[in-house]
Amino acid sequence: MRRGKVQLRRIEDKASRQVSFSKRRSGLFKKAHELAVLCDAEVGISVFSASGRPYEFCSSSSLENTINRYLQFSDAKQDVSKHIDEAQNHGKDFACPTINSELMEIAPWSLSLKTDMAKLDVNELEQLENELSDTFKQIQSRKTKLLMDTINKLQDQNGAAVEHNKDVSNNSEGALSQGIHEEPGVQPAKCHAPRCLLLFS
Amino acid sequence: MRRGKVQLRRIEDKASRQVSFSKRRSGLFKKAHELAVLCDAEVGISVFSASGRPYEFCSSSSLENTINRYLQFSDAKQDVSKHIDEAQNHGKDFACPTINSELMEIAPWSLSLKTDMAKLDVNELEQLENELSDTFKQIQSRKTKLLMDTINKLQDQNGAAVEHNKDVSNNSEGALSQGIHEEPGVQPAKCHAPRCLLLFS
DNA sequence: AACTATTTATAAGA
DNA sequence: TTCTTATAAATAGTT
Repeated sequence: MRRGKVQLRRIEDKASRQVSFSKRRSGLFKKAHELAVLCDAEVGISVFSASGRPYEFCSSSSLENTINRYLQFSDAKQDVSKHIDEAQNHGKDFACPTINSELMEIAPWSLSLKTDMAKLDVNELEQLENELSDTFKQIQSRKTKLLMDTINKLQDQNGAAVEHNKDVSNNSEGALSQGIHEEPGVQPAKCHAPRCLLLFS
Repeated sequence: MRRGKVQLRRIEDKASRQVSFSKRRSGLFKKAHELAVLCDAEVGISVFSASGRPYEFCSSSSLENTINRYLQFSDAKQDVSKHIDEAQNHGKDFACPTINSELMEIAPWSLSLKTDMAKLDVNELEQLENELSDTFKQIQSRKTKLLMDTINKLQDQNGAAVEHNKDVSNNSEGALSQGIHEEPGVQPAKCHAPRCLLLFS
C-alpha cells in the first residue's frame, strides 16, 4: 500500500526501481492509448530503461510514421532557427515577432527551466528542488571524476620522480574518498575532491 | 465530477474532446516525467491532436536524441535517416508569418539539462553549478513567498478570533524572519519558512 | 502476481 | 476559461 505521496527522485533500491518501471511503463502506455482513442490523437512513445532496453508505444500503424510526422515539424522548427540566425547576421530585414526564445539555443551547456516559476505551487517547487539536488550530485560526480583523472595523470607522470621521495613525506590528511586507487606515498596535496553540502529544512 | 468509469471510445462532443485532450496530454507528460526521474529511464513522446497540432515531451536534452536512439533499434532506420538527410541538404522556403512559437508545444514544466554532461569540462561544470545555485535561490524565494502568503492569510482569518487571546499565549519561539508583518500573539505554529543552505568547498 | 491503503488523475459542475 | 469536487484510476509497499 502506498505510504505517502510520491517523492520525485530516483528510486535507489534497484529491485523497487525495476518493479516501478514496469508498472509505470504500462500505466503510461495505457494513458497514451486512452488519449489516442478518447481524443482522436496520434501518440508515439519511446522509452529506454536504465539498462538501455527499448520499449515503444504507438497509436497508429507504426512509431516510424509518428516519428516522420514529428520530424516534419522538427525540420520546420530548425528552418525557423536558421531564419533567425540569418536575420541576425545580415541586418534585420524581417523581424519575426512571434518567434520565442525556446527556438534559440543560448549555450551548449546550461540548464533550462521549461516553465514560468511564478505558476508553480509549493509542492511543484519542492519537486524542482529535488531535481536540482540530483543534478548537483551528477555534476559533482562528473567534476570529481575529471579532477581525479587529472590527478592520476599527474601522479603517473611524476611517478618515477616521486618514487624515491616515498619515505620522505608521508602526510595522511584525508585520503581521497571511495573508489580511488590509492598510490601510497603520493600526496593529493591541495587538490581535494570538491564537495557540496545541501541542507533543506 | 466523474459520473461513471471512462468508456474507451472517441468523445463525440468536440468541446469536451478538446478539454479532455488538453488535460490528458499534460497528465501523460507528467507521468512520463515521473517515469524518467523515478526509474532513471529516457522517455520521448510525440503527440498530434485531432487537428494536427504537434506536442512533444522528452526527458533528455531533445526528442531528436531519443528518436535517434530509438532508430538504432529500429528496422526503419534507413528510411528515416534518408528523410533527415534530405531535409538538411536542400533548404526549404521559410514561411515566417505562419510559423509561431506554438508550432510545437513542449512539456512546459520541469527542468532539463540541454546537453550531455559527459561532454562538459570542469569550467563548464562550475558554470552549471552557479546556474543551479541561482535557480535554487529563485525557487526558495518563490516558495518562501507562497508560504508567507499562506501564513498571512491564516493570520488574517484568525485575526479577530486571536485578538482577544492576545494576553493568554505569548510564546516567542523563533519569530518568522525578515519582512513579515508581525501580528503579536499570533503563533506561526508548525509552518515555518523553508531554508536552504548551500555550501561549496 | 495479487492485494489494498492511499495518492493521483480527471469529467463534469460551478 | 479556470477552479472545484466527486469519483475513478494508478500505484508503492506488502503478502
